[in-house]
Amino acid sequence: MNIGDVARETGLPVKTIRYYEEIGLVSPDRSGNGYRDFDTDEVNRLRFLAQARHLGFSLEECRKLVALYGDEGRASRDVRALASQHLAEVRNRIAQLQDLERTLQSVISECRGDDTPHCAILDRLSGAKV
Amino acid sequence: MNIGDVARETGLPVKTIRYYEEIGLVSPDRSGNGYRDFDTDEVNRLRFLAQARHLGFSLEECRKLVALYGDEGRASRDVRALASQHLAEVRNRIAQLQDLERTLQSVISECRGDDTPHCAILDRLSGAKV
DNA sequence: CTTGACCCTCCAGTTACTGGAACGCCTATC
DNA sequence: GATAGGCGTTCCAGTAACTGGAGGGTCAAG
Repeated sequence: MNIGDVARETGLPVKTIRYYEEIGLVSPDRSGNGYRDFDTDEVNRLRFLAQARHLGFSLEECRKLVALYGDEGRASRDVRALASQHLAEVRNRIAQLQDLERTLQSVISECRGDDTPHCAILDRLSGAKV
Repeated sequence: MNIGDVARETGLPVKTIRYYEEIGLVSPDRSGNGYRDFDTDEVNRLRFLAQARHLGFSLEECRKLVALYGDEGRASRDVRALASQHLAEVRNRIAQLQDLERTLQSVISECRGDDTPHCAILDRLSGAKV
């Protein structure tokens, strides 16, 4: 299977697939003309990667997940641990962003937003006392 | 004022301050020995930048904010527009992450997490029907 | 035999820094 | 005056995960 077909199959851009090969996440064969030739296993691997990325796993986490995926002797505990850690990071990030949201909301609400130069947002950014 | 003192004053790392100079966000004088010499205005500018970054504005947004900060004839409307757009992006990002959180939570809850190899997380990633 | 859609490699750019090497300057102490 | 440390300087490389583009080869159809 050529790379363009694989891209259509997996939803991954051609460039991304080539990049994944470059960093060793997939290793397609080559046909006589030098074109990459993906077999079913490689395509499944890429599908798996696309899903994992979609769930926000980093490429390094994806690398571990792919390894577990291919390891028949794995313990599901290890997969769960990885995913749980990722979930914890996502929750942290959400909490941070919610803090940010509140602060922004408050700062914006103080600004008149008209054509005069005085602006509470700039005041806050410059460290002026409220 | 030397760069180290400015770093202590603003909370920004020395490297970051040099980087901000490189991309034209500040332009300190130089003293005879080649050291950067920051006056009060430049230090305030950096304090402003630190605050804006803390609120999650990108450096390009910061550049605009600094310009508005220094423009006596600005309209607070413009500042507010920038901040509102940023807030909208933050809210979008939160919504995305919350989606992610739900999905991860659901997928993790299906995994036994013991020492057997069968794992619902891997099943989901490989696109197996549930 | 040419056209257009593929494919290839290599290089540069993105964001916002961070680390390190290799070097100069300044002050204090011996 | 030599030396040690703690400053400062520049320049280069690396991070994450691609993305865009140049310059070129391949293949099937008409």
